[in-house]
Parts: sequence; structure tokens; C-alpha cells
Amino acid sequence: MAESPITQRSQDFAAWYQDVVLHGDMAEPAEIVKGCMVIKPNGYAVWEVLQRELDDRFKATGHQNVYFPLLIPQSFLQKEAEHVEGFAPELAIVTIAGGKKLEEPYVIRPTSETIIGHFFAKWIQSYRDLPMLLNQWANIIRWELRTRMFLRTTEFLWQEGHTAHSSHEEALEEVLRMLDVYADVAENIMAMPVIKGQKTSAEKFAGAVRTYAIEAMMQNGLALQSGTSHDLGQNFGRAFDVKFQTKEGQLDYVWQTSWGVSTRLIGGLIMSHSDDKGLVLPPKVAPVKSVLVPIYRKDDEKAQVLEAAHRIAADVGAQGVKVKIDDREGPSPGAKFFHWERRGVPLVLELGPRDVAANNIVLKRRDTGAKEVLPQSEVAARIPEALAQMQSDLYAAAKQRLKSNTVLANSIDEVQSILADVTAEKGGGKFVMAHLKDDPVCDARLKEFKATVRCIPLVDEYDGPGKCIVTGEPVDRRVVIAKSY
RNA sequence: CGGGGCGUGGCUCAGCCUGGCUAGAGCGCCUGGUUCGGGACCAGGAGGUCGGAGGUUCGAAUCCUCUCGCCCCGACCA
Repeated sequence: MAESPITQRSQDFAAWYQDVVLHGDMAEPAEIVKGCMVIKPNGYAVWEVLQRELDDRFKATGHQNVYFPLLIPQSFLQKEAEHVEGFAPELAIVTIAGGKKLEEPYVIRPTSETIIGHFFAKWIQSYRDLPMLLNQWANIIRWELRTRMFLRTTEFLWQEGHTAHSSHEEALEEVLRMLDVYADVAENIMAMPVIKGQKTSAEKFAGAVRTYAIEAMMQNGLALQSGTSHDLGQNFGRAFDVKFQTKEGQLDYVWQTSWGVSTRLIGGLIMSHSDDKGLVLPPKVAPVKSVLVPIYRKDDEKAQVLEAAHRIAADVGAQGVKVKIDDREGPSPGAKFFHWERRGVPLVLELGPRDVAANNIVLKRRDTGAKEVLPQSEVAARIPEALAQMQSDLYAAAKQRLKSNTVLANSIDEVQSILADVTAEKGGGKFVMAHLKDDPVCDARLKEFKATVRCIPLVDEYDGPGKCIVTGEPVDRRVVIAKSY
């Protein structure tokens, strides 16, 4: 057997990740465009599944899709002090267009709070116009210095929800509602357990009052911020003069939220489930859920096997699961098995002359590698079960990994020694739960060894209040500290 | 953006230090045949001017300058 083309996780996790993306045919670097990638059909199909799952939930919670311009007047970014400061270093700016230098440069959107703020001001006059619940699917550009496919690229795809409300309470409800939507998709569709929490003030979105996030743990123990939901307070309302008349006739600024997830989710998906053989996709996000590989030698065998294959595919199709028959002439069955394995297809069905003779079929699961031989009459019923089982097994395994790599620490030295040697390549990462005050001083202390507060969990699963390991002041719960992407 | 590494058929790479015949190999690809239960084999064949630009030279993949991109490390970030 040929050597695996994929670097083993234990050898170099970062190289493994890249190999999985490449061999899974998900994406490739855009070579001629710095820091960008080409998302290939196999990768984009996963994005389309995630889009559909998310979009359905957005619609179900009352949101409507819109589209705002890619180009934003530069002055808009400057209207919110923290916002401009946060984004200035990573902006791409258009200064020449139509062969002429522009009077006012356009920024290529790094996010759309500002331009949407401008239109909110036009559209909102009364409390009757609220809440305004919008979402847009878009591409954005942030000039990143270091890129990794899906995890951080200069251009990426995302959705950004933008809402305006008449009270802070209602806005906050929205922020947490959408955080729940993200957690739901992450856990129930992507089989990726997450911790919901609040970002420290040092880590929050530039311009937000508060930022909430879902944090996932990758197989190397590093944290991946997988979705964010911001309470913007009245910051953008003030900056863009988005005022409304209340029921009582007073004028007030709207309370806004924004929330987003991106193609980064795909990176998280890959680093949650894939193995040394390549991509592993949970059934619910797999564009192709099952592939049937026919095996035959002679023409008469071929005819019989393919006939049975099509009959079985039709039976299974009636259960709502499409079976792709890999009837390519060139590659041997073995080559086909490796091909689909690397691409993460959840179930591979093997059907050869022996099976045809015995009315059997072989079913193999991508995650466990387990093969089962079953009567053809049972396969249509069995496939949905196997897919469901794989979905829940993947989630359970990821959950278990999260659990077993989460540790408590009661001093800053302890935190440091746990995380000291952790890198994206070597792995060994942990989520360290420690009492820590939400104070930039504490964030700075962690930064000395390249760790960050990932979030202050919404639900405290540990021992409640304690003393901050940096300042000694009382805090009400442990926070998640980790190295991250 | 700083440090390091690297760009040679589709892919992985050799050649470069010490310029010089028609630029090589393996894999992949195409054709034909034999194969086919975990990456098949034989035969024939197509395909590169060496990331790009400029320079030195009788002569550049090889030396020099600039530039673009990729990877790794660091500072910044979804």
C-alpha cells in the first residue's frame, strides 16, 4: 500500500490540517491572490449546507435577508471611535476608480455595521418600525497578516445579522437568541460541542458594549471562536443618528445587535472530526452521504452488480438518502475506497459478485471504519440509522475530548505551566478553567504566554465564586483560558 | 509587517554551490490490452523553457537586482 499522503496529526497538526483540506478537495490557496483561497465544489457544498441550516433558523426567528454595498465610504468607519481603531489596521481601501483618484476613498467592507447604521437612520422613525431584523450573506475583506485556509483568509464568506430594537432588554434577548441558534447549528448539525460565553472587554468586538461567542475545542486542544453575537448598545445608534420616537413620544437612539458566523466554521468542522486518513464529515453536513462502489471482473458480473446497485440506490433514495454510484471505469475499487475516504463521505457501500449472489451488501462507516454485511433488503432502513448513529457518535467523541481536555487551575503559574508548550503544530492544548477578573490587566497577563480568555461561560459548570488569580478580587465564576486560532 | 524556508511538466522533487550537449525522475494524465473484495500491470504517448521582470555573460533553471506568491515562526485578527 502506498504511504498516506496526509501528515499524521501527532507529527504536525497544522500540516495535517492543510493536507486534509487539500486532499479532501475542499479548497486551495488562490496562489495569485495574497491570503485568499479558492473554495472548491466539495468545500462549497458544505458551506451551502451550513447556509441553509442557518438561514432557515434566521427566517424562523423573523429575520429577512438584505444586501448592502461592498464599498463603504471611509468616513463611515470613523464615526464610531472604537470601531475605527479596531479595524484600521486590516482595511483594504479603494482610492482610484474609473481611472481617477476618488475624492473620498471607499473601504472594502470588513463588516457592515456602519453602512447599515446609515440606512437604519433613514428607515427608522418610530417604535412601530422596530424591531428591524436583517441579515446579509456576504463576502468581506480583512487584511490579515497570517492566513490559514478557512480559519483566517483575507477574503471570507459569512453572514452578518443586524438588528435594531426599542429597548436594551429586547436587544439583549436577540443577542442571546442568535447565540443559541449558532450553538444549535454547531452542536446538532456540525456535531461540534461549543461553550457559550461572554468575551472579556479586552476581547470584545470593536464598537460593541458586550460580545458573546461560542468557543469550540479543536483536536489539538486549541480554541476556535466559531460565532459571535454582539450587543452594540446605542453606540452605532449615536454614531449614525438612528433615532426613533417612543410610544410616549420621546426620541431615543435604537439599541442594536450584530452577529455572524463565517466559512471559518468549516475549518472548525475539519479540526473537530477528521482523522489521519483525511476528512470526516458528520452526516448532516455531508453533501454526499453515501457512495456505492461496485466491484466486478467480467462483463456479466458488471451487468449484475450495476443492476443491483441501481436497485439498491433507488430503495435507499426512497428513504430520503441519495446514494451516489461510483461507476467510473478507470480506478480499481481500492482506489475508489481511498478516494471517498479522503473526501469524508460518511458511508461507503461495497457491492461485488459475492454480495449479489448472497443478496448482501457491505456498509462501511467513515468514522469508525467498521464494516457490516447486511441483506440488501435491509439496507434502505439501515442507512438512515447508521447516519444518525454516526452523527451522535461524532458529537459524543468531540464532547468527550472537550471534557477530558478541560482542567481547573487556581493560580496564574498553574495556568501558564499547563499552556506553556502548547502550539498549533504540537497540540496538547487545554481549556483551563480559572477564576479571573474581566480586566484588561488580566488579559495582558495571559498574553505573556500567548493565552487568552476565550469566554466567561454563560452557565457555570464549576464551583461558583472565587478569587481572581491575578488581582485577588472576587469574581463569580471560572473563565475559559486557552490558546486559540 | 519582521525573521526563516521555498517557487523547475498536473503533483512531489533532482539539477543550481563550481553558468555550457536536445532540462530529468517518480506519481498523475491520454491510448490499447490484461485486471478489479483496500491505492493493479504491461506497452505506447502527450505534457515544462525552470514564479515574473530586469541585468551580467558568447551562453542563465544555475550568478546579481527587483517583484509576486506559498509555507513556518513572531507581533495583529473571525
